Amino acid sequence: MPTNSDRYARIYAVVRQVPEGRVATYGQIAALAGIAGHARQVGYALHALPDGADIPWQRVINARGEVSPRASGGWAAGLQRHLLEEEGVAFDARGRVDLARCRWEPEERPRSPRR
DNA sequence: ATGCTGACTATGT
DNA sequence: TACATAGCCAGCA
Repeated sequence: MPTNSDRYARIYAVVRQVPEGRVATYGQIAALAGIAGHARQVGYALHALPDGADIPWQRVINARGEVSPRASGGWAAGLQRHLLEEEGVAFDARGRVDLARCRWEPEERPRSPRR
């Protein structure tokens, strides 16, 4: 049984798999981490991330395809968008990403022979 | 222990 | 498309 600490580890492990130039939603990360339906905990886990963590946290956005506004201090949101743009993720005039195009599509094949 | 908060999502209007 | 509600659950006072 996964403990609460393991959940964070799982979340981070999944986020680490998101390739450059791609984004994933909180719900997506949650599902892949084995805690489907607990998207909020994903956001919480990322919030607790220390500076310099080897995690591409900027690639995790909400289901609307937009960078989630922080409750306190918005500097991180601006940085997130900046980092994504440098990776090649395009934002439209409303500051949203085209999920249909930039969404990361993980290949779930835990043991299936590659192709 | 209880209650509130929050980097969310799905559904209804 | 945008706003309002409800459901969700870990962390913290």
